[in-house]
Amino acid sequence: MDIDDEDDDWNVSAESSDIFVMGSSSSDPVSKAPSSSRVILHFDLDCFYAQVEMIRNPALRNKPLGIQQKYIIVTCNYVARDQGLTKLMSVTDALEKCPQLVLVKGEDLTHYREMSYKVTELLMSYCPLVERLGFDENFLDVTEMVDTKVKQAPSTDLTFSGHIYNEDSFATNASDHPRLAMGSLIAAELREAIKSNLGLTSCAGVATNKLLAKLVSGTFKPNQQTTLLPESTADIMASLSGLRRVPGIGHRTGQRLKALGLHTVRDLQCFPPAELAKEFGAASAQRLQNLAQGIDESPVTPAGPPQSLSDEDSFKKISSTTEVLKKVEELLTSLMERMQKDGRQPATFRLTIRRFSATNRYFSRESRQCPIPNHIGQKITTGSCDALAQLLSMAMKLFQKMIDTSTPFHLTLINVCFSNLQSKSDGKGSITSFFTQRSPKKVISVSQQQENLSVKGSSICTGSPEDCTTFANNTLDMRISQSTSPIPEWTQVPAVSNERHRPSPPLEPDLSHLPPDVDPDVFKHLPESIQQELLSSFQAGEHGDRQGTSSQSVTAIYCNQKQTSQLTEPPLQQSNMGANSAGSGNGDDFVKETTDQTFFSAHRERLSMCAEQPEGNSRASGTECPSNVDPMVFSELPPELQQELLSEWRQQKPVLKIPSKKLGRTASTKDKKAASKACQANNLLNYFKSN
DNA sequence: CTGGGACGCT
DNA sequence: AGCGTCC
Repeated sequence: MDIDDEDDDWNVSAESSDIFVMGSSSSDPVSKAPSSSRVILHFDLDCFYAQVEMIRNPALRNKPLGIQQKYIIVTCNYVARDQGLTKLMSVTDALEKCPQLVLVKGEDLTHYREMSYKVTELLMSYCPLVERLGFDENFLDVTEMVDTKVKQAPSTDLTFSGHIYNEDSFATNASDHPRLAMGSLIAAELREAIKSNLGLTSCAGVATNKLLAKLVSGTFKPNQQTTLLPESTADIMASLSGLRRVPGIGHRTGQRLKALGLHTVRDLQCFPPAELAKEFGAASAQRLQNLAQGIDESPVTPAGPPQSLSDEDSFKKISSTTEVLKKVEELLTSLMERMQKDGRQPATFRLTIRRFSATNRYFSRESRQCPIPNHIGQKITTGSCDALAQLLSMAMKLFQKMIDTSTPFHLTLINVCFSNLQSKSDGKGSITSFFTQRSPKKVISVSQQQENLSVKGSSICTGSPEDCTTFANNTLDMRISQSTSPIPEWTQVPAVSNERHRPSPPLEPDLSHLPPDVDPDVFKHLPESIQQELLSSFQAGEHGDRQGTSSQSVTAIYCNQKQTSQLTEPPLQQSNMGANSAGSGNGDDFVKETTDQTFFSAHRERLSMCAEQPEGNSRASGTECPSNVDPMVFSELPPELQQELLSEWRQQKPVLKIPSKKLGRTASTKDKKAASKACQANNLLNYFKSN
């Protein structure tokens, strides 16, 4: 009953501030002047990953297509859905239902992320109040725009675009809901803009809050839109099959509600608030019952740049320090590149793991984080080459806080994350500093789109210069004018950081006791305990103690050229046509050398040069360092870890001489995958080759 | 044979 | 730091 206490963050932001509505002063704390309701749009891209892949390879358009991450089809196109495929279906089941299914790997999110931000950016060019939800959904608060347009247009001209929820059950007249009608026209315009500019179809929902807009957007799919009139609110809430279908009620909350005997939306609506509060607390209880009634006052929070960047991988089993080191380096390499493109400087680093647990399927993750010293953070931003080794050292310290490496462990996931991101322009990272003027070009220039979207010579090419003009001059005239359009820094092509200073080469420590292919410069930066572990396990390995093949994948990645090429397939020959787009603009000598190599070997060379070491081959180096570990990385490691690495390296070395069939198969597969993944970070075009 | 993120709350 | 939520 007494739903409105004073917890009204109600008329925050755009709605009441400087609009003409009611002319009520926002400083008036008492007047609850029920200003006209908001108009919220929700956009949902159709089978987003699949659409991106079909743009990248139009030949996939008419085939059943599934996007595969590990063993799961995360999404599929509508050709595949016609054959009974659904989201989050196992690959096995999917192929059973649809043997002709074409699978594209989707574990690398680069292309999806880029396209996702293009969509958000496009929407923001019309209306600044855009909130992202995942990669394929956006909320817009178009209240202000709607009120402006409605004032201008004679209401008799107004008509709805798209569907109206429960349209048949009553006579609808646009003049009864001019603002929602206008919202539907804006939604249609924006969907068309997304289609012609980016080649993506989408659904949209139009309603008075985020919850309802999201719920209604999915009622007609794909490529359609629906408006929910306020009088249908109860209907759409009642139509939900269960409480889990209410956005905001997730797995865990759903379970707790079920434990209270609540299954349907109506159950929750009718449940005594006091009882509910005993379970969830007053605030959450209130929120839940509001949701059940379709009430959601949460504001559309403008999308900023991401507050963190992370990279993770899941796997069956990782149980050795060496594998951890290798995996973390792999993840960090990719993450640092993204961080560099972003331009901001991370102040916090976090390592997250997931332990294998037979009992608990809903495994929890554990993490440890630490501040990133400023000088290291700067190295990340400038792409300096020894940042990796130092971050790796930090990562292994954090790792040891969670895992006792002297006893067996079994990890199934590793995640690395940069957060606390500081803008370069001002250290405080204020929001305003994030929006800068862009080039005199269109917000999204057609040429730029074609550049980004036409891969393998096939452009979606639905956007023509006329399209842009059309948008700018569209009848609704919604688009923010070019000259004043604020474009977030994070959507811009990163400026080439013209750092011409090569970091001073680290001093060479006495590392004669190290495994042959571990980079001393890396090793010496690692926590001492890790160094010890590596060294000790190295020694253990020398005594002939061999323990399986845990380090094979490490070898596969690092021993690119000489050693392992006899055992595994030759390293992938990647033609890095446009290699090194970032950071190579000034023709630095040592960067130029990387143009025709796989990323890892290139990267390795850079590291080696920084350390002023002879080039890559493990044997060439005077210091012992496992051939499966970058020497510079190795040198930064703590002695413990160095010892363990040495040990494992020693153990696996004899194994390599006797290639098991497993090695022959898996290693080459992993090799390809790793090389491909590494390369694609350097050159997006390479991604296609592996498919 | 359950992915890879990102966010908010506590 | 952990949990929950969304996609």
